[in-house]
Amino acid sequence: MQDGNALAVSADEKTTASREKGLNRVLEILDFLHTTQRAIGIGDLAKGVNAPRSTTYTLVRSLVDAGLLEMAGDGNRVYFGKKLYLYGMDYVRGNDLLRRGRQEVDHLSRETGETSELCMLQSGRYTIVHSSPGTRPFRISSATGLQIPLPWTASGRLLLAGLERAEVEAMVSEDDLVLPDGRKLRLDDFIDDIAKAGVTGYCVTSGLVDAYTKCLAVPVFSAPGKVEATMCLVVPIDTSDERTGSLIGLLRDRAARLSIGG
Amino acid sequence: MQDGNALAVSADEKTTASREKGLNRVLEILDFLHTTQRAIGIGDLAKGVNAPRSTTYTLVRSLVDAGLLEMAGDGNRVYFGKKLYLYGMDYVRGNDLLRRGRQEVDHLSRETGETSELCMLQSGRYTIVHSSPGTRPFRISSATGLQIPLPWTASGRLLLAGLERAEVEAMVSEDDLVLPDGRKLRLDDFIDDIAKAGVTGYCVTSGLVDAYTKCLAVPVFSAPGKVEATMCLVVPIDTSDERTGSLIGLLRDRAARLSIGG
DNA sequence: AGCGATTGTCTCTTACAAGAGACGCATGTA
DNA sequence: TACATGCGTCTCTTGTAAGAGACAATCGCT
Repeated sequence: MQDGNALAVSADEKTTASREKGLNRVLEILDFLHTTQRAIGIGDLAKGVNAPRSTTYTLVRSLVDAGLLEMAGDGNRVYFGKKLYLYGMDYVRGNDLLRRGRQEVDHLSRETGETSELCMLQSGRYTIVHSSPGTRPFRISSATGLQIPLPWTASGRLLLAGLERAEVEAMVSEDDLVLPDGRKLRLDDFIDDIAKAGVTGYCVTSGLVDAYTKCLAVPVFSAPGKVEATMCLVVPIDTSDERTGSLIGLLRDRAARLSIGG
Repeated sequence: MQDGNALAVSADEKTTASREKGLNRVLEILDFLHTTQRAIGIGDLAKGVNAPRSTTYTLVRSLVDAGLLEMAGDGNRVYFGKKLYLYGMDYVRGNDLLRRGRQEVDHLSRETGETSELCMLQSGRYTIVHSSPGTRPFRISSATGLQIPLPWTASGRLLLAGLERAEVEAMVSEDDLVLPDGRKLRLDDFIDDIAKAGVTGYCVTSGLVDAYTKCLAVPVFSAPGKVEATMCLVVPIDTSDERTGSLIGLLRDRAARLSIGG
């Protein structure tokens, strides 16, 4: 195989051409359901993950039998099953940080009235692990489990603190640097932001994902220097500097409680 | 011992003798982690699910890469990963009954001070899907996701309402009829209980799982006649009939809210 | 040091699962 | 009625993943 020709490589990031391992198919199925966020017919599922129909039927049957998936009400659609819920709860139980982080986030949003979130890296992607909506009439919704490009967020800048430049580059694609409104961030600026955020111990971004909000984030440490998660507040972009400052203070206080040897 | 030829067969109800499909191995791994409820070394995991070491290593690697499992802190143990948590949250979001049931259970335990639980059938087994501890000093602990033989519980009697005798027999093994203290229930009695519970619309069991508690359960319907879940309260066995009655009234009221066309 | 147990990686073989595709049965719609 | 489309099941072939086992590295124990 010659690596000289970039064409062949770029054409197929998704070459499920030949025989694919069953387990991989399953992982694709789960990811696909996670993105659709709703029950889906098996035929469509097969199309969605680009797998043969017969294979998909067999795999889905296994998964349904195992309880990882369930047939949805009408009868021929599938979605996540109870067992995944149970495993998820096991994860929470075994994970102090997540358990306490969830509580802290809920508490924080009640206390401040702002939307509050707990964020983590999930296989190299920024993920909202838990969020609690604020009490504002126009609320900024952002679903749990949503995956957003790292450069779009304040948390992203904190989560990458301490990484080598090469590692950051590996995690951030060209597309990730393009904001929803079309503006393009420079990679160097992003890396500078990461360094700055690492020093100051918090990060604020304004009007990145949308024009109406800013995002205040602080790191949560699992070991000295190791950023395991971030807590953040999503507030209206016209929030006064004074209030912004006091909110950041509050955040840092709460994050410190969660951190281990921060 | 019996005659020689039965030896080979009777020895292993778990004949993972020959080649096993990778997906099945994975499902066993997940189930195993669910029962251990803690991170475990890969070697031990291989022993635990009775799989070859080399296979286990490859599978675990896939699962860790996919985020379904995570390496635990020390480095060579694995447990459930973030992705399973996210999938679990997806399940909750897509499942009105569970979402509202959880709230109701939390509310109920705060209101009554008793331990409250939401239970469902999970691939033919009784499962505590969510539980909220009461405020009593000696609290009856029962972990979420715990699987208990159906005949041991009040909920079990309600969940099987409307099933044919044969179906019930298929779901209940001989062992399931033996209580923790060694007493043995008669299958016929259990089936009678199920019928009775179906008619009265609630079920109370006393001193079945242990000698100190009784369990009050009511059905939650997903369609007329179809029991999807149960809500139950675990109370001290000496709770007065009067209080028991009023608690059941409360339960029925709340379960009715959850039910659809019950 | 010596010894046994465990851990992570690697190679090679062959049993078997992934996949192509046909089939019958429901739909819908001209 | 004929035709198209989608569903669920089944059969057969072959590419390949599960597994046996060897290997070096590391740990714990005397």
